[in-house]
Amino acid sequence: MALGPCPGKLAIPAPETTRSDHMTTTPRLTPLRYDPTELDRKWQQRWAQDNLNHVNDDDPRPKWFGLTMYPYPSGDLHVGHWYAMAPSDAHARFMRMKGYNVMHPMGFDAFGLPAENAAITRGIHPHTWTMANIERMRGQLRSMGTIYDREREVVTCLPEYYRWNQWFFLQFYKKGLAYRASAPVNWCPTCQTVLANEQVVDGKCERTGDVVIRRQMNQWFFGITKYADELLDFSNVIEWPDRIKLMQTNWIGRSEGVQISFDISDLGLDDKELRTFTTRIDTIFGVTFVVLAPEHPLVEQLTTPGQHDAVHAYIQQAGEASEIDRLSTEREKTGVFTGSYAINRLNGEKVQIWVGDYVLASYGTGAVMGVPAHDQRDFEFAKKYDLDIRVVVAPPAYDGQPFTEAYVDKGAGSQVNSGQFDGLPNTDGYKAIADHIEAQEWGTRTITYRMRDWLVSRQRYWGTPIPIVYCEKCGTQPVPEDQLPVVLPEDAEFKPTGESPLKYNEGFLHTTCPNCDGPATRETDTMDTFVDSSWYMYRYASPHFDQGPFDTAKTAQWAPVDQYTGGAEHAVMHLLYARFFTKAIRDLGLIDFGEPFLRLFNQGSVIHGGHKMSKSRGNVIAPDVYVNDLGADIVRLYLMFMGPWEGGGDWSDTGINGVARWVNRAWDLCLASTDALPDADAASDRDVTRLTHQTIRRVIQDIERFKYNTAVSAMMEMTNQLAPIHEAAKVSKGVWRDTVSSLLLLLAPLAPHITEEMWERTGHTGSIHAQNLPAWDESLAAIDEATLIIQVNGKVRDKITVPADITEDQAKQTALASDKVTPYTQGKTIDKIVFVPARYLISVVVKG
RNA sequence: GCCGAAGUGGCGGAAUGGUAGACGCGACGGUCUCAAACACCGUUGGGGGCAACCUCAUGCCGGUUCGACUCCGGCCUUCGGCACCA
Repeated sequence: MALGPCPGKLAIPAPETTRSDHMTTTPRLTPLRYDPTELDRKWQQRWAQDNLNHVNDDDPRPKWFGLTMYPYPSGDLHVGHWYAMAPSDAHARFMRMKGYNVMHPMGFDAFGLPAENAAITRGIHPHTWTMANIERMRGQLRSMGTIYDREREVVTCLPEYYRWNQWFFLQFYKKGLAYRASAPVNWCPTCQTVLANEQVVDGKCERTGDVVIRRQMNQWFFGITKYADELLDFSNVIEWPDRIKLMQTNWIGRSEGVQISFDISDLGLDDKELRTFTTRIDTIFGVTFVVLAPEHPLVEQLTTPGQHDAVHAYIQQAGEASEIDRLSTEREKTGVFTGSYAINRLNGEKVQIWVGDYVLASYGTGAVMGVPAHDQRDFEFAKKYDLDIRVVVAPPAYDGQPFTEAYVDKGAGSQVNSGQFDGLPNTDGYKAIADHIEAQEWGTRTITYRMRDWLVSRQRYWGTPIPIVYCEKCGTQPVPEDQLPVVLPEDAEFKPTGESPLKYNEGFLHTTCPNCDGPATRETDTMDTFVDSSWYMYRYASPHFDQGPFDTAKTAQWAPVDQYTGGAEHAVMHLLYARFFTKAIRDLGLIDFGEPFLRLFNQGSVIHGGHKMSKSRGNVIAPDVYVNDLGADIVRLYLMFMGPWEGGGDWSDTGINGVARWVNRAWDLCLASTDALPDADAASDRDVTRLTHQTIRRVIQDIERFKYNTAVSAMMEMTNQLAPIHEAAKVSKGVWRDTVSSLLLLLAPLAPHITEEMWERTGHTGSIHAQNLPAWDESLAAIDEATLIIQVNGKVRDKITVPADITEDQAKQTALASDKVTPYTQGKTIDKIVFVPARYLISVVVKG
């Protein structure tokens, strides 16, 4: 899972034209009061020495498992990674200071396409390339000052990890949850190889420019649709964004309908009927044709000799269109007649069987009944090919005229031209027709999902080998568990076509059958990397366990994940696969819960120069130069201050200076001498205390909601107000010490290094990160004066300072007495007066 | 195309249906300096007014409400995903 932009494309040089105004040279950065490099180094070393970030399983405090999506080791940690990791690190630190035993680990999603591309273009072995990248990124992760416990790192391309992918595969296989079936792949005829979607540009091979065709291959699937209904149920998560739940719900796409068969027995084929799925069985009498997907298994047999050439040409053409294009409602609906007919059993009519690419083989039965009067796609299709359009659901007050578009409303119309069902209201018609069909055994009510089973086969090298052996005698044989892992061979020849070296690795390919000991060949496909990321969270509890995928006792102690954060681009696939895996693992008896992530938060992405950062655009910001000059804390703080984490933010070289200036001011203020301050009873003590408690409240509430930007603002406002008070010595020593301590504690999760330094310099012992957050006291945070806002007909007319405990009557009297208000009320009738106590707002409504 | 989001000053953004523009950047004016940098002080949405203040303004068009950036309906634009990038 790449966090942020890590394009896996073969290196494409950045077009010169896009390197424009936003490509600044070395930015001018604010000089700091301290040496950030030295300070970062000092504390990172100290924390390592003291093992401050070691996570202890036996810690008596309540556990908190905070997880950030692990990155793909693309080579360098860039600002996009920091944007994902720094705020989540701050949250984990925040939870630790709230009294939890926090596990906030990090690992690497180390299998994937870019490593193979590096092998092809640069001749580096994927393993070498990946491990070197991981080593470099480990150092960069340390430079952020994160609390990752390095003993808990997970690296998915190591056999100690991926053998458990294989183990899961075998368990799924035993349960029938892993199975082999035919599915299309992108095929480049020139390269003679399978292409990833990413390698297909405008329907052409990225490398050769040849038109990519879809080709059927036998591939492995996981039966995620068996869990479709449970995946629609979000009642066991605590806090997930509604939009993610909605996207997953729509992705799963449950629809209730009827599977209805058309009679093709007079054609003399093995299949006597043609099955279709419809959600509108009430329109069955309006069927004037049937359309099959070009990939439908019966197309070949149904095509008459006279139509053979036309159908074949059409299928070839359809093989070049992408699924997104085929589903477009704007695209012209095309098709070709097979020459055969099917019988609609409800009225005995013969209807033409067509092939059309707006029907997908992967949805429903791969065949649809064409009801042009009541489905817009069918309507367009019928218009184009001059097929009958028969109204069977009359809209209310229907005048009998031909439709100019399909009438698709459900429920309002009534059945016509529908035999014995004529005159029934549409909804009753649906029930009656469905009952009739079930009674006649022509079809059944059924549920179809848009979601398909998970295709896990990849025709690639750099992935987990699928633990299956093919024996001529015994057929498909799972590799016995005691022979795991099936190790990815290191000797591999990478051809410039991108073809998987596994197919030609004799030592890997040839093996013996685990059943009969005869000669056999291994499956050479590897697994989708989403398999790795579907259960990695459970591995962190026991990352080096070798008796199973994880130590079930440890996982029971830590899992499920309390807070998961990562990019919204994973809203559906990764998160759905991980939910499926969790339920499947639960059914294997390894865990006793069904949801992997109790709370979910998706951050936005960092924009620079108006675009998401990407290597190909040439607008990537390397954090290293900023870290060197300003230190990790200021980069962390700026990323959090830039904008709401959820919405992403716009990187600005000057903007980071604003945070640097504030850190300078805060540094001066917190370390300023207190000699000139009175010992007690200073004029502003109450104000300072109130400000402190208000700020504690704001910051804690903001961080709980991941609103780091306003949390930082609140602390900026606090120092802005404190500076003149300290300058004028209007605060006493004790109150000042408390306020500085509170500020440092609040800032510590966000800026761990400088707060640790200031904590030490202000005379505290022990790490600031081992402290608890300050608590606020509502009575100390309370105001004693408020501004009463007075509106007349919704427009603000006056603002008056009043005591905080003003009553409603007093507020109303004050409002009506205001000489800014009377001109608007004079000679008019006061309709009503609204008082909003929480807002100190009076709204006077006048008439006339 | 489908699914999901987002549009507020010159810029990043703030605002449980209740003072629109907090906080910060930039810009302008000033202090300090031989000069600059740093720092500090002040101004900074548009229009009108000497001023008090008035008025317009949260992508566009409508609606609900005493009151709408916020809720509802319809558009426009941008972004994320669409099953083999991760």
